[in-house]
Amino acid sequence: MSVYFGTFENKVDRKGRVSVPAPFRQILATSAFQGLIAFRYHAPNAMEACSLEFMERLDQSVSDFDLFSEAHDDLAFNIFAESLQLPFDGEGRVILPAALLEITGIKERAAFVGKGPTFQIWEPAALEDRKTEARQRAPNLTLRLRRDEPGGTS
Amino acid sequence: MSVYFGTFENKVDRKGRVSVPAPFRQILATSAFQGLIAFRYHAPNAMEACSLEFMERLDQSVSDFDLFSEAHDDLAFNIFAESLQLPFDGEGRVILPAALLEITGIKERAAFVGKGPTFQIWEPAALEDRKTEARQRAPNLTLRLRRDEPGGTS
DNA sequence: TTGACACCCATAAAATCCCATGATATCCCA
DNA sequence: TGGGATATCATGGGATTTTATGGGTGTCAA
Repeated sequence: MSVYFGTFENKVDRKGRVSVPAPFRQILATSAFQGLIAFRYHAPNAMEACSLEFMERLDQSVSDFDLFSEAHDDLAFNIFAESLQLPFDGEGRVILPAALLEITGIKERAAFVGKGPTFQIWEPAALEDRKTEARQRAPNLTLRLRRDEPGGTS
Repeated sequence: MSVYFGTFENKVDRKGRVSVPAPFRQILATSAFQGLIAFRYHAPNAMEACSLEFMERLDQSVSDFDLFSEAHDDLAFNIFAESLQLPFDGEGRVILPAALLEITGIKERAAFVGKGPTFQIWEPAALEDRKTEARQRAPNLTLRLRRDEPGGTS
């Protein structure tokens, strides 16, 4: 069981801590590092999150690009240079560093959204906007799914 | 046997629990995760349900797209972000989260309807309307069915 | 000496476990 | 084949645990 599902919204307390949703914690519990890695990717105002092990897999994929190529350089900057290692406290919370707050715009509440092999951390209102956007493009996407899953769901 | 059949209507108790119909549970019992995954699909006021493994198959289809590509991102948002992981209790019940109640309009009773590889969860009256609609379109559908099942069992 | 942070404990709400019940359905054996 | 014995199922509710959240305290380092 290693797929991140669903959306959870939790409060950021005055110390800057948030509970990572229990289902996500259970997946991360199998990792050697008790915590999560947050990094920036396509979304301009969200951070991607995963286990340390997934990060290592990403590293290997990145290495498939020629070292010192522009693509490699860009990927390395995007993924590794600004990544954050956030350890759990005893209750499964993490402290959201200033850099993460700034990127996401998170103030009072943080939304965690499962995306399969990873999940993301958003400011709740911004996430809603993104979801609406994704939903509007849904019709094309479901067509592709049907092709991939002939015994599909309809 | 892995095909979901028939319609079952069960009560939602005051804790928000419903029994998943025993025949459906027997199919889900082969899954590693004891419970079901509910997600939104075409029907605007129903939720699709399946096993974790079925969901992982979807995940693999998604993974065929480049990780972090726009298409992958949209798919992940539509499929995983809004999906719910509902574990069974010892008696084979699940609690229906607020999000599911809102989407389906379920209050007192929930209807489970088998649809082959998956099943759906409806508010009983809404399901009746949908069935009536389907019945009106039946003549065209039976033609197709005969072609697919020449020596059919009916 | 003042934050920042790890570690500890407290609490209310919610989820989960556990046991009980009546109603069907299924089995089994005379 | 009939009918009592036995399982299964949907449902209910109390007890226990988990979860999200809040806050205190000691430590270490600038």
